[in-house]
Amino acid sequence: MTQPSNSLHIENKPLRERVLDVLREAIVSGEFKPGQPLVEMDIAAQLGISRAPLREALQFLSHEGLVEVTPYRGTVVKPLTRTDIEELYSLRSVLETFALQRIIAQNQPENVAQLRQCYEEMLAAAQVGDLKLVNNIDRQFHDLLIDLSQHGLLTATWNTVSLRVRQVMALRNRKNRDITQIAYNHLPIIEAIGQADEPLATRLIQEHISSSGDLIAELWDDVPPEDGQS
Amino acid sequence: MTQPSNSLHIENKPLRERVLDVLREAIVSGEFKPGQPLVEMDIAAQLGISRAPLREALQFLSHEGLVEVTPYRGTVVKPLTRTDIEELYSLRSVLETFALQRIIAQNQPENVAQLRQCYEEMLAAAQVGDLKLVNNIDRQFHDLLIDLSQHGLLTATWNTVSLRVRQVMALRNRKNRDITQIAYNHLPIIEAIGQADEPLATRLIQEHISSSGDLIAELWDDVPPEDGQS
DNA sequence: CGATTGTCAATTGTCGACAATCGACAAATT
DNA sequence: AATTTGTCGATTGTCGACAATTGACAATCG
Repeated sequence: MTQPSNSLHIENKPLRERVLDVLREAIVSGEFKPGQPLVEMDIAAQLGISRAPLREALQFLSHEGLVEVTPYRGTVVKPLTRTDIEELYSLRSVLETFALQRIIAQNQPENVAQLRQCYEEMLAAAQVGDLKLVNNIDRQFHDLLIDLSQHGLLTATWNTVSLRVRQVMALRNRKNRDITQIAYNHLPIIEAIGQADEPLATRLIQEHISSSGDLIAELWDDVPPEDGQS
Repeated sequence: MTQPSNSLHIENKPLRERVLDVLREAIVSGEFKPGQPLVEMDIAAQLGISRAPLREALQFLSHEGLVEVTPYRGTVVKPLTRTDIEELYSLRSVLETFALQRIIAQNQPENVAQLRQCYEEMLAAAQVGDLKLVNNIDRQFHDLLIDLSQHGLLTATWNTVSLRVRQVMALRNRKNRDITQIAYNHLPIIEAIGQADEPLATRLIQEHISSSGDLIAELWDDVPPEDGQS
């Protein structure tokens, strides 16, 4: 996340990590649907690798909560229940609130500037109507919030939560109302941080997150996509 | 954690999980010191198994933050810096506060009763002077707090944090002051929950945790045990 | 002598093959 | 016919061997 961007560097990650990236992206993007079984032999053949690194990647994914491994039974993409989503967003709210409080405590104008710049980009994208870009920047915004908190363990925890949030957002049928409104919603939070008004910032971020979380959870069909067999 | 305790059940976990338990216990108990390298061949030979399940167990541990895997370089027990400890306890405080708020929101007397019972046992152990037992029950108390919050994702997050807390407690030279005082400290928290006094309970739990965290962090020698090579 | 380059041992990464386990279905027994 | 028992195919779990990569040290060159 804080790559020094040293130019001239070829990727030589172990196979398991590249496999991990591919599978994670497939799940988080919704390409692999919740409940879908992941048969090791098939995937290994499909990727043209052996099962060893694949298995290690699957272990990783199970720790990230994206898949469920049942010994001797197999691996499936973890089903997403409504309760899961509620838990996801409630914990997310807690983590972001914590990050926000730390940022305010640091009281560094540079931080606010970064957040504000992120906001500007989001607004610009919204005004052009680029929904996908808005969502990406929105994600960047919240990642940045965590990153600025300077808390490694929080960041690590956030990363696993964030993945599943992405998955949820990829799977729901986007009820995207006013796109620019999405961007506008972030401004008060930034301002509250800038004024070091912790109670206000806390209230705003919690409303911001839980409102979107509730919206998604309410509309969630449990067990929505019976996989294409039946 | 919520085992139905069906009698008559032989353990048939995959090898990797048994290995995982063994290694985790070794690290968390302080038997494996931070920074200590974990050479796959050696450990596999020592356990009389092949490297495949061992590697999968090591992957697990790296996700739990107990070891650090560097590709092609090897695995070491993750060093514990003072910053790590501060982060650990601050996040712990956040998580427990969240759990506590949820418990209060549930408003079920049964929960308070369970906590109180846990407290009674701790007090009894303290009065007998059984430090080890007090620590175990203390851990149970905080696990129970999380468990009662009825939040699966929180519980999962807690478990990884909790492991490292155990590790820290195993590694420090116990400055155990008044043992009974440790037990007494928990009572006000329980009472605050019983009276649904959220602000008070929140304040108490945060003081409870951060005080012990600060105490440990202050006394922490960074890079303490140069392994016996020099 | 300092810096660069080549070589090597140690360790991890990957593979293919074999063993163990599970659920489901068939067969047998009452 | 219902229940138990046996068998089977599919899939995961484990193993041992081989390939790839790293850092350290030695050899070479200026």
